[in-house]
Amino acid sequence: MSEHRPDEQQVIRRDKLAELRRQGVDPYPVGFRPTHRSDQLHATYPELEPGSSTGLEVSVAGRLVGLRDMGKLAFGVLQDAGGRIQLFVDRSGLDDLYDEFVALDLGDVVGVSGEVITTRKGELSVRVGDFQLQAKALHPMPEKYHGLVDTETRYRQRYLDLIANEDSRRVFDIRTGVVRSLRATFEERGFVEVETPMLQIQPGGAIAKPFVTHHNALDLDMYLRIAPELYLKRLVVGGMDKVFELNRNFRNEGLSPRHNPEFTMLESYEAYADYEDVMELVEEAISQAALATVNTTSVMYQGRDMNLAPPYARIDYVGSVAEALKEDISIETDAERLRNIVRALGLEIPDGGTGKLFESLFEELVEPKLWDPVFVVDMPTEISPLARAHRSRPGLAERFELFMAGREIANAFTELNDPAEQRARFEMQAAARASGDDEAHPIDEDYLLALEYGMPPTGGLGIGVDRLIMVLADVASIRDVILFPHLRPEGARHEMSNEEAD
RNA sequence: GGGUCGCUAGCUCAACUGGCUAGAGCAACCGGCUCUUAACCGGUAGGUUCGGGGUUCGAGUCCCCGGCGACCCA
Repeated sequence: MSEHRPDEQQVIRRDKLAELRRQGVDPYPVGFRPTHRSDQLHATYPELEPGSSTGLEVSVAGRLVGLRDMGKLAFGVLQDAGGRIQLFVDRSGLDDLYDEFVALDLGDVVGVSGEVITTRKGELSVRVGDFQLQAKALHPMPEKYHGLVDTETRYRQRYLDLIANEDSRRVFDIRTGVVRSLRATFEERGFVEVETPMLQIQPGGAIAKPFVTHHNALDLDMYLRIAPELYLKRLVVGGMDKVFELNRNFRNEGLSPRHNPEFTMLESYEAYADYEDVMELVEEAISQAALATVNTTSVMYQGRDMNLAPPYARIDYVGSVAEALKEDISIETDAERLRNIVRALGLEIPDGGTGKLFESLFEELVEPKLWDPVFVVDMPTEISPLARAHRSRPGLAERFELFMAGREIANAFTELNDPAEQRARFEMQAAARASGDDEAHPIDEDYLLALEYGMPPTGGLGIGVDRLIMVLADVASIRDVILFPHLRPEGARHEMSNEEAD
């Protein structure tokens, strides 16, 4: 866009760049070494008297985001990775350097050396003794007071969002902190982090549509993984008793404020644990992530208090539906009676049995009302093809989902490790698939073979990391916690019209 | 996929029910100012009003097609 339509401001800046080069100034030099970051200076001198001199000579580097020229005195604002620091420039003793400094454009990256002082008004500043342009900015920065508001530009040119909007930097700091905290929690508990295939011959481990790609040398269609689950459990078979993976999954579904086609999931598997143990693990992982990033377990999400301190409440999956309906129903209830209830609510009747029907009812009646973290436990086996049957409740699986703010944040179960039963479950899924359910889980013979070698009883877990970050950062859209969320390409129209022209 | 809303200067926003040369702040340019911090003061320049078509004496505004985004629904 800008290449073939430079606006006036770009022309002026390109001319300035040419002029600098003509004067022998390298607008993109190397070698400047900052000694301090702005936040270190603020931390070192939290309360200096106005008009102080520290005698400390420092070098700082960053983007010039403010410049107030008073003729013989100028103030700049430098923004670096630690925040902002004022630059104080006094013409006396500088002369040419002063003129060069005030000729800088907002957005230019500069390195500055000088003494740390406070101004008469008490603002901590670096008194510019020398400076060097580090990189010339050829485009004007977003508006300095309102920042960058346009959502589309914020996502497409995230760097501008990060430069202009402190809140965006805050959100991604939280993201970094959550990921670091999650790793720490699992590592402290003796889990080892592994990486399993993202390119898979057969996608599995979740109920979702995959992306298809193609391996040229093998002339083979492959799939981007929808979950790492089946590979991680192969590792448990192999004797890696505690494993986790924290990385991207890909699901070929629509874009929404809660869905991005690639998203980050943490999955863990622990041998000789069951879903009760996993609940405790989840409570620690989430509460620790909150403490590590927002320093509290009492958070505010979208204007409403939320308590992340363990232990989290538990409700029964089927029982919560019965309670919401005030009907005497259970997993044993006749499917036709449940269909009538679903129909009476005006909902679409799902294919399948009581499990699918409860799933519809739960999503409609219970899910939206959940706010504080709550474990919803013992889900129907029909909708849990990889989970072990409950040890004492027929028709149900030892599985839970954790909900926060009406959204599923985690999904976990005691893993099904009986290869014969797993085969039977896969075959039921295959039957559903044959009758039109294209999201049903395919049969994975290679995984069954692994189970036949014997997988210890195992507690497995998946945490939707982006959604957890949304809660802790208090943002409403998943796009605000993903640095580069997927958008339609801007040029789509042109490419299509070109193809049509051919 | 459907519905609603939006797209105006580099950025943030105006422009009534269709009516004068599409305005303002920031940014930019020229000038002034030795303690500013959304600095201030004077002046100047900057527009494919998302794209295309239509209605009209006249379209940023109304209609149709398309693009992109946000939200809601599926």
